[in-house]
Amino acid sequence: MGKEDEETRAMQAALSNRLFFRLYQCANMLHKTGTRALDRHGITTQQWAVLGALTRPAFERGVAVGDLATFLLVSRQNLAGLISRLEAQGLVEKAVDAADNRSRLIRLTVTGRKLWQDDMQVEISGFYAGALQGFSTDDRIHLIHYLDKMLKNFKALDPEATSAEEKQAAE
Amino acid sequence: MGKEDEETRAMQAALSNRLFFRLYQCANMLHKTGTRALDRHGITTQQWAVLGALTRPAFERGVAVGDLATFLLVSRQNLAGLISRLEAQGLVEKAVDAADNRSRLIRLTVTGRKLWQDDMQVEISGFYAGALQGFSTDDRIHLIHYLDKMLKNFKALDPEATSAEEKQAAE
DNA sequence: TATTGTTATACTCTATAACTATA
DNA sequence: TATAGTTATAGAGTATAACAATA
Repeated sequence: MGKEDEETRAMQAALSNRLFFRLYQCANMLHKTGTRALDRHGITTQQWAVLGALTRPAFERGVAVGDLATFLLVSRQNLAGLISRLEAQGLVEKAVDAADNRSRLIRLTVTGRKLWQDDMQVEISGFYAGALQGFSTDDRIHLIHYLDKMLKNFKALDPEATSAEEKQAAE
Repeated sequence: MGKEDEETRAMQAALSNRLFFRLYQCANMLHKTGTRALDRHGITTQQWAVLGALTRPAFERGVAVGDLATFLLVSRQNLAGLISRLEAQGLVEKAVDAADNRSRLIRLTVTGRKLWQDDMQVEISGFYAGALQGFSTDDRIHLIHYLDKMLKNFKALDPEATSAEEKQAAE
């Protein structure tokens, strides 16, 4: 192989290194500043994600623990812990699925919905505005596109992360 | 205010929500698949970041704990824990700074450098290649640019995260 | 037997505060 | 007094394995 190939490879490696280090730093800061922004509501960033997922139209009438775990990219076991903490705060509730007695459907309580829609939105939109300062609508769309693309790659590296429907679609 | 303004604002909010949810998911997957990739070396993703930082030319001859914490966007206290775990594994070492007896300079041991350069690179470059499949060089540069920009915004939200030099430069 | 969800355990990481030792 | 670093503590999150109930 030529000298130029080696140089290109080394440059690509340095670039990847830098990219993932930036991603690591963003993850740290998302956790850090997000935690601070949500602190007065006693909510963590993981709990923010759970609450946000439960406001999705598709999940509004209740979503099974396993499906929610797949959607959030968290394991079922760890989601059980997250849910019980939110349940203790009266923000979510569980109900047995009539169609399958093994399954539990999770959904927001009235308190949980109010917290998300009314109380938390001040901090959340303030946080979004601060973190995305200087980003045009096109910038946001492009960034989402990149993250989406990386996410698909990540899922390919972790077979368990793919839902049954996605697996079927991929065949 | 007009109806269109409201619609635009609602769209922007939905877009931001989606963006940060994707970022949250990527952070989860970076931790999950990264942990798995580094597992056979007994290294976590946080420890990966520490080791990687210590290979930087500027830090090669030793970096103070506080400066390393600022660079990694981790608190001094938590970095102390990370360092002691790496020290216990014989991967990093501490030395008193001759110029200031309060300061401790951290650097890689020979074992640590070997682990990073020789042993871990197989898993790391494999992980990079997998997670960035389909990303052109331009894509990578653009994504880094976006993450950099967001990082600066995050730092503005968290004054403690800015180093003394950066503060001075901003004046 | 396979699947849904839970519990148990051990460890890492984080946030906060209080502390030691230098400057 | 201020700074560099450490220690202490409590809590959240994670990985892994084992378990109960149901299909």
